[in-house]
Amino acid sequence: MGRKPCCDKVGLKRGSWTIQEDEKLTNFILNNGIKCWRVLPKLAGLARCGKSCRLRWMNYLRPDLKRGALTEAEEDQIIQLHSRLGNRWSQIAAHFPGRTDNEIKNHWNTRIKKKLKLVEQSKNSDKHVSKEAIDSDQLKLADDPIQDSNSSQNLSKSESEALNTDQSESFNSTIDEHSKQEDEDHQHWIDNVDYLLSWDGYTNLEDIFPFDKHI
DNA sequence: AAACAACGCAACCGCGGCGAC
DNA sequence: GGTCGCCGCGGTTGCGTTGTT
Repeated sequence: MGRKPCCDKVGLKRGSWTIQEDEKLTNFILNNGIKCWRVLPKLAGLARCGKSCRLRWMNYLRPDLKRGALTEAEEDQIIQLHSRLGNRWSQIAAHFPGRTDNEIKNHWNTRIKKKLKLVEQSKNSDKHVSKEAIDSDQLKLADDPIQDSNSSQNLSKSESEALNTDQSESFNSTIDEHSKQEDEDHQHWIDNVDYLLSWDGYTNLEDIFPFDKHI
């Protein structure tokens, strides 16, 4: 049936993007918008596959991207959202204008995950320690900006389970009820965000972003 | 100063959903 | 209705940078 393959990858460049490629892609999208990623690189004069172009634009070149490290508040919010949404990075990223799913995913995998691991390790090594001790001092990490967010309520389901095996059932059920209500409220919010961030919004970029064409 | 390890980010890969044919 | 391709997503890898010995 009748569609052309996405890209045969023959003669296509891979690896890091050059400044010239970035300029070509940015200028093309700003002048023409995004209609079809498959044909875009050809029209823009790039020896890349559409997938690669899309990734570069979404994660690096988009003018509305927020640069710089994530703030503590953002980190806290990521942990909370992850506890509800799991590894749905695109949905989590939708709550952070200017942040990409890749950025958040990387942040989670490189930093937050590590902190949670440390929490779990400290828990395993101190199994004999009382629950009170775990809830207070044992969970605190040195220089940890998100220590307040490391409570079981803010961890993913599996992580919460791992951390809470020693804790009471009633405690968990209270959390479940609470987060159930939050889930409903949140889903409504997410639905609206998804609508606002639909691809139609990117086809007329110049109408949305007030920036110069020569980035 | 060199070698090695750890870290963090950018990019790639493979899969699933959805729509076109 | 079935097949195929595009798009988007999440997992993973590669590599440059930074820190440590």
